[in-house]
This record gives sequence, C-alpha cells and structure tokens, in this order.
Amino acid sequence: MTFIPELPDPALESRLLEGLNPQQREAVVHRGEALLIVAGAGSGKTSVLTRRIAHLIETKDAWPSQILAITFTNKAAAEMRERVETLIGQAAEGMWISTFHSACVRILRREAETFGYTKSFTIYDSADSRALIKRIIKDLDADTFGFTVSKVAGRISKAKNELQEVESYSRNANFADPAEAVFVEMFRRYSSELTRANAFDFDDLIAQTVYLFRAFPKVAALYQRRFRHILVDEYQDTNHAQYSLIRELTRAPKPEHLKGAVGFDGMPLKEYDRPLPPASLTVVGDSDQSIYAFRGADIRNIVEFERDFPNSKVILLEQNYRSTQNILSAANSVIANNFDRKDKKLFTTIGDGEKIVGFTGYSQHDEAQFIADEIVELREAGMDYRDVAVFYRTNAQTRALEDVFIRSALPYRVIGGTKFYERAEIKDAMAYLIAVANPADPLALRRIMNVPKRGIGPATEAALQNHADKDGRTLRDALRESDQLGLGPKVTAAIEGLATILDEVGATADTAAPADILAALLERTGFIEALRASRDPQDEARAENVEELLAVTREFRRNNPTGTLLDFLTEVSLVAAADELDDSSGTVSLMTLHTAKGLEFEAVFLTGVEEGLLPHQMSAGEPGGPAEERRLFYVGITRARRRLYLSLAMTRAQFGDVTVAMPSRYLQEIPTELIDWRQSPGMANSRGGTEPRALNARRGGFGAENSLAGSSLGGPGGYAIESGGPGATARARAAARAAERPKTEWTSRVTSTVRDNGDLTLAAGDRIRHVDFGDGKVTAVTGTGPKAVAEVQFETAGRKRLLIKISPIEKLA
DNA sequence: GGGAAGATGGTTTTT
DNA sequence: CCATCTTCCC
Repeated sequence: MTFIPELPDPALESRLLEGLNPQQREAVVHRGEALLIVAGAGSGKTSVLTRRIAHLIETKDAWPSQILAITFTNKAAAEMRERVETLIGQAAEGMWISTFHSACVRILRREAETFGYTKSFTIYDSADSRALIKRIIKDLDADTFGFTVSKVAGRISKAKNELQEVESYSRNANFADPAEAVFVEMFRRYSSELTRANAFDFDDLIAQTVYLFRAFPKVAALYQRRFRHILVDEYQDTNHAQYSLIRELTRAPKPEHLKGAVGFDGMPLKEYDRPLPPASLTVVGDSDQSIYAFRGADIRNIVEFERDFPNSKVILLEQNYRSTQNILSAANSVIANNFDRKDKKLFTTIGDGEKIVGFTGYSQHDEAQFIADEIVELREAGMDYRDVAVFYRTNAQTRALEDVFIRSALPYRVIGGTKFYERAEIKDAMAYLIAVANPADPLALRRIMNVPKRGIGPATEAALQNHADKDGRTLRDALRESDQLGLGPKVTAAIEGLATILDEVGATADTAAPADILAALLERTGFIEALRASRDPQDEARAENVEELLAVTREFRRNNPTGTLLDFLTEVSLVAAADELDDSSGTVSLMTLHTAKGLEFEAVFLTGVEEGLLPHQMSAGEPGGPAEERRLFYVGITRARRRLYLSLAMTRAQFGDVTVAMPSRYLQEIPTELIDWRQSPGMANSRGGTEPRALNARRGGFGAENSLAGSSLGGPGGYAIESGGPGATARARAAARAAERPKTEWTSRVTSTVRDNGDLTLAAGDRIRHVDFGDGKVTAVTGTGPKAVAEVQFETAGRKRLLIKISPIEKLA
C-alpha cells in the first residue's frame, strides 16, 4: 500500500481556527523558537493551547511523540488530552501531557539506575518529609535553636527549589552562626536519609531531573531530541528548578551526545552530523495570577521571558470570554493597585450582568447561613449545584461552612483540605504498600512495625535500627535477622512473622494487581480484623476507610489495566487538590483560593474578605506579601462567570476565642456602584457598636438569631462568657462525634458538634421550633431515614430546608 | 509494652 | 480550638 503524504487540509485548519479572535489565531499558528502568550483570566488560553497542539500535528510540524505539554494539575492535563483528542483523534496518544512532577517521575524512573537509584524509588509526600525532619530535629536537639519542623521543611524546600544541594548550600553558609551550622547538618542528614531510603521528596523530583540532565548530557540529549515542541501552562508559577528544567530541555542536543543513542522504542536512532535546532517553547501565563511565591514561584521567569529567549514572540490575550463586565471591572480595579505590573485590562462583549452581592455577617456562622440561603435561591432559579463554588483563604474556614451546609441539607464537597490519604489508618495501609514496593524505605517500615499491635515497641525498634546501622544494612534486613538480637521469643516471632509477610507479598510487587497486594497484606496481618475487634467506636469507621482504599486500588486497575503497585503509589502521591473535582457530581464545591486557580464557575462565593484573612496576617511581613494576596483576591474574582458574592464576618472565632474583624482593604478598591450590599460592614457595625447583644441581633426583616448551637460565641443571647467544664464538653463532643460519624462520603464529615434527633419524623403541617430561626410550619418532607429533609416556612426567618436528623429543632405539640 | 489522661504548642496558601 | 506529644499507671 502506498502512503501519500497529505497536505494540510484547509477545511480542517479552518476548523481549528474557527471562532478565534486575531490574537488567539496568531497564538495557534505562530512558529518559532519561543512564544509567550500573556493570557489574562478567562481569555480562552486552554482553547488556544489545545488548538495549537492540534495545529502542530495537523500541519505536520510535529509528530505527537514530539510534544511535551506541562500543566499545573493532573486534571488540567487530562482535560487537555481530551480536548486535543476531540480535535485530532487517536493521534493524541503519543504525546506527553502531564504536570511537572509526573513528567519528572517518568523520566527519573526510566533513568534511575544511571545515577544510583533503583526504579522502585518511592515519593515522600510532605507528611513523610515532616516525619523525617522531626526525627532529625530530635536527634540533634535542634529545637533549642528555635527550629520547628515547618521552618526546617520550608528552608530545605526553598533551597531545593533554587537548586541548592547540601554541598552548594554549605559553601555559602555562615558556620560561625551555630544555628546555621545545625541547619546544614539537618539538611545533610535529610538528604542522605532520603537517598538511603531510595526516595525522593516533591522538590527532588524536579531538582534531581535537572541534576540528571546536567550530569549526563547523553541522557539529556535523548529528551532534547525527542521533545521538539514544549508547551508550559501557568508559567507565572514556575520556580527556579522548573525553569531550569525547561532550559535544559530546550538546549540544542549535540550530535556527539546522540551517537549510538537508542530511542524510547529500543530502536537505534538516526545519527546527525549537524546540531539539531533547540526545541520550540511555548509558555502561557499571567503575572497577575502568580500566587505561589511561597513555594518558590518566581515571577521573573515570565517577566524576563523575552530577555531569556531572544528570538521570542509575545502575544497578548485580553478579551475575556468568561465573566460579566461588572465582575471584570471589579477585578481590573483591584489589580490596578499592584504597582510594577504591565497595565492590562480585561474586557468582554457580553454585557454588565448582575451586580456583585456583598454581605457582612455578625459571625462566621451568620456568613455561612447567608451563603447557604443564597445557594438555595440560585438553585430555585435554575442553577445546578455543581456550578456553584465557595472560596476561602484558609482551610480552617470550612468548619462553619460545613456546619451550616449540613444542616441546610446542601450537597457539597470540600476539594483538598484534609485528605483521605492523610488519615492515620490510610497512611498505615499505604505504608504497607510502600514497604512492599520499596524495601529500602525505613519510614514506611517503622510506621507499620507495630500496626496492628504485635508487641514491637520503641525499645525493640531501636534494637533493630542499631543492628541495621552496625553494618550499614537496611532496617528491613535487620527484620530478617531478628533472631540474632537476643530479644524475647514472643517479640522475635512477631518480627519474623512480619518479615515473612512483607517478603512473600513483596515477591509479587512488580506483577500483581495493587488491589491483590493490598488485600493479601491486610488479610495476612489481620489489619482490618484488629480494627473491627477494637473497642474504640471510631475504629469501625477506620476499617471502612481502609476498605474504601481497597476499592480505590481496584478502581485504579480498571483505569490502568497494566498499572503496577509503583504506578499506583506514584499516582496517589502526585494528586493535586483540584484533581478531586468531579464535574458530574452535582454538589457545591468548597476550596481554597489557591485550589481555585484555573477553574471557573457560574456563581462564586468569596468568603472571609477581612483584614488578617485576606490579606492574611502572615503575609504582612513578607516582601511582596500584600501584592500577592491581592492577586489571590483577583484570581478568586475572575473565576466567576455570572454571579459573584463577596462576604465577610464581623467576628471570627480563632484560636478558641472570638476576635473582631475589619473589612479587607481590597473591598475599598472596588468601585462602590458595582456592589449591592445586602448588609454592608457599616450596617453590621453600627449595631455592633451600640448593642451588646449584637452578635445575636435580629437582622433586618429576617429575625434570625445567629448563634448556632455548639458555635463558639458563648451561650444564647450572648451573656457574659461562661465556659462550663471544658473537659466535660470536649468529651461529650468527642462522644457525639463518634456516635454520629455519618456513613456518607468521607469528604463531608461533620466537624463540630452535631445534634442527633434520633428518629424524629415530621410531616407536612407539623409545627416546629428551631434554635436559630424560631417557630415555623413544615410545608413538605422529602427523602427518608437519616436523609429526610423538611422544608419549613418560618414565621420570621423565611423558608429553609433542614436535615431533620441533625437540625436544632423540636416538634411543637 | 499498652492505654488513658493531662500538657503543650501551633495554623497560609500546595505539588 | 485541635492534634500530637508526654506522662503516668497498669
């Protein structure tokens, strides 16, 4: 069969450019060494990027395998792949579309043996890193110098992001300062422990790849030759290490480094006698959306792009296709307060839209109640829950929101935050998997040594560790030789039992399905059994969580039929918060402003717009802090398509006591005519100033008392603070929590006091009394059992939906 | 070695 | 306010 090369299909090319404005079009078709697309929020950059990739393939300027596209989250990568697929079909398969971290893992696994690691290296997440650092601090008594785990972790991470290894770091260190000397020692130990454990931390994934390329030009040349077109999204949030990685990849591969090279398919590569041109680089970014300086993101990467890549072209995308003009005007005027930025104004042709809605609650519960009520109204006006998002600055703010949402029977999901994988029992089960996949890792082994209880305590552990250290073997080796330690027969048998299980299950680690490996481990160690047999009522829920993990591993294999245990562990450690977002879920999404980056929703609630929270207290001292906080606010505003709500609370319970909050300075940067204040800070404040009962005051027309049962605002009516037996309430609370523990999704877990009305049943026509809303009449009941929801018409507070089981209500005779 | 009760210290944002 | 660590007793 003869293959006739096709000319670019004009019909198809025009399809790729269809509906694009001239700048977007240019961004798709431009060819050259370097291209910077400055893409304002909502300017259609994803569309431009995907079409650019499709266009490169379509015009035969690139084979799919020559494309490397870097996104910020796995979800964005999956979305991009999908969209390219719908444009050009199967051809999308050979492309690398992934995050920085995933791409680096892929490279490091391929090349691990070149530089002293094995393919089975594991990845330390931040909790693992912290656990290791904690041990080191303790060993060195470094806390006497004021070192905390987070400080040390932060400094090490910062160094790595700037490509400073222990050696180069200590060369510039001031050893006259004892604290600094101790830090260097900690850094040194941390690094060598990681190496010994055959593990990388998050920052290593990038940094080590760069070192690999620099130390082994032949390896680098292979990738430089392969990736002819590199595209990087969210370029404003790249740090120095990531920038350097891109630099290494866009160097021209030298012919001598490619001599005798073998391609990724194992076939010898064609040799060149002339240098190949460097890969072409496309970056997309917006310096107004740079919000990751704290993790080393360097805004200069984008600002100085033109200087870095001399033959570059810059294209500006300013037309916004997402939001109404009112929302954009607010965003523009806020961000204009950041000096040293290139002036850029987003505009749209879709019209002004609704005004921004503002609300000031008396407390964070009041604020949350307002949000819940508004969401109900939006829903009644035809909006889907999944099109609504609630943003906040700190994860701690979810508490009040969850509290109120649960009682209002609003389906919601917290994106990120306390993750499933951070739960102790899940970490334990995962540690078993890691111990099996990477026998060199002592951290995982230590974690499971006595889980479930088998009588191996700190003393035994130390003995094992000593034995291992004596002749430089691993802790795992020591386990196998426990009979040489002269320990009691019971303990020795327990250790041997564990060693046997790990070794025997470990023999299948490369081939067996992750679910089978986990099931075998759980079965043979009696892990779940032990939880079920426990007297602690919470252990039943923990057992269920572990079974949930088992389901996750099965699901993984369904999606990746050839996925190994290592693949599973890699995927788990690299999930980003935003990856959890499920577009089809039909729930309201709650997330931090950071997680919100790159997403969009019909309606956005931006909460806690207060001084001290946004901008956050901690940012005040840092150079560039307030400006970055402003960008964060800007990012939040520009996520909204139609409706934007800005809310704050006058008082906020933090650190156990109530503090008075001031409206954020950023609110004053929005022209007043853009905001429709349902309750302005002034309105709330004047009451607060004159009435001691203000915290529970009736707000205009609604007659709602705002203190929810169990909230921290003192007793009903705001009497003088009277804290009755803190121990007693804490215990009662823990008991209530244990008893309740909803069997629903682990993400929607109840975080504060939950009332339980038992099997209280209501029917239309019943009269009830609610702690906050007063008396009302049930107009309808939907759902059954614990999920029954009553719709209630209150005399003064309006219509509400309440989850009968847990609402603070009583039935009136 | 195990467990429960008190003490302590620490919270921005995340791959 | 919360989680984690320490201490004490079995």
